[in-house]
Amino acid sequence: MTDTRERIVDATAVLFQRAGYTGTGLKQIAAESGAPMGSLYHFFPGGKEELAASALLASGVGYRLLIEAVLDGATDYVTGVADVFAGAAEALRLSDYADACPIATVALEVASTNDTLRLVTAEVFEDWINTGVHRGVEAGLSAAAARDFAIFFIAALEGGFLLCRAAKSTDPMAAIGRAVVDRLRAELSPTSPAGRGRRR
Amino acid sequence: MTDTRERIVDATAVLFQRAGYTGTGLKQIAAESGAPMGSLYHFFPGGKEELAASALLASGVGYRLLIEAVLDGATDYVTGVADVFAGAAEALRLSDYADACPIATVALEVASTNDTLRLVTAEVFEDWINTGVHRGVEAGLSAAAARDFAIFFIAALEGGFLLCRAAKSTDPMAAIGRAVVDRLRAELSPTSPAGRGRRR
DNA sequence: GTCTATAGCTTGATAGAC
DNA sequence: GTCTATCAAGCTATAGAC
Repeated sequence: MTDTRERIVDATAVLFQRAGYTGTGLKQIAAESGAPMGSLYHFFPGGKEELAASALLASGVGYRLLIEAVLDGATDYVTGVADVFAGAAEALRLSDYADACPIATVALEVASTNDTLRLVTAEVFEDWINTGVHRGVEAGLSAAAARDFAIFFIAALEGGFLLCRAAKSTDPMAAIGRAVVDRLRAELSPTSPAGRGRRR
Repeated sequence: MTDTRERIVDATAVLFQRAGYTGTGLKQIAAESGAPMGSLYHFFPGGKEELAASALLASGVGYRLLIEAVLDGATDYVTGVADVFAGAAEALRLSDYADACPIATVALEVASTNDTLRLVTAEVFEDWINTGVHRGVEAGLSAAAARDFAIFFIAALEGGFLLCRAAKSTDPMAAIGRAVVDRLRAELSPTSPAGRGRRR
């Protein structure tokens, strides 16, 4: 039997991914996790907000580990990034377009309404970006280029999730993935780094 | 005095942008628009869902016109796209990171919970993409390349809104904008179109 | 068409037995 | 720590006077 607290957090993360923060009720979380209402407030005295913070952080780390596993399974960074987009598209397709970014919906919901949770989502994104910086530098990019690419990579993936879920199609993710992979390849190519010769 | 129905739709669009679909109450919409509850159901017998559909479509068209105005104000497509990212960053900063995409939050909320509204958001995105295709072809891209770029452009902008709102910083939008502009410039350059020599 | 009042339900949160 | 019962407040939706 798994830990009750963990079951609550996991159920919260799953429900947030599908229905968002305001769209998910505590009773729903209690039912999904098999825990009574009392246990929710026992483990999270701060109520829904505290529980949400824990769920966001947990799924943020979980998703990073998932992405890192994909990158680790590839021969190089360029191939790994391509695999991430292909894997994201496949996960969408297999889940009827439910399995996407675990925190994006909540991040947009709370951005202008709950500063505590906004900061939590910012922390998760910063963790992902830092991971990307490390990977990029390892692959041969400068620290600045690696950070810019990581931000661009994450943003493109998030935008892809949005368009794919709305359209219930993986086509957008394919087009977006190609653009991101092309840029990384160009940045890593010693002869013609992207961004050289910017005019503005 | 403006039209009551229009005031209701506008208020809905504004509130949805900040608090999302489930996070916005009909009473709040009534208060913000200055219309009584009865008027909401007079103009939108289908209730919240019908009102939401109208608000999403209206703000979708409104935002497209805003973007097109920026593009029309630029000397060429590359400059126009750069201006869109710069303008998005400025709008975020001036609104304390509230003025972003008018439909993204709702799109993610309803993607797995309300198929009627999901289709409406898909329709808005498709309208935006088609506009981008027209612009891209006009600038010299093939229809296929123009569509891929439009999808990529929109996704990157949406991802930028997400990261900027979470971090309350415009830095992500700057890095993302550079990547998108670089790709468009490469695609339009006759000597080395991006995507040439794909390996996967 | 406008507006008020309220029904019926669900929400987040709490009290208290065990 | 677990579980049930319940509160006050919020929601969507509706009824009915004007």
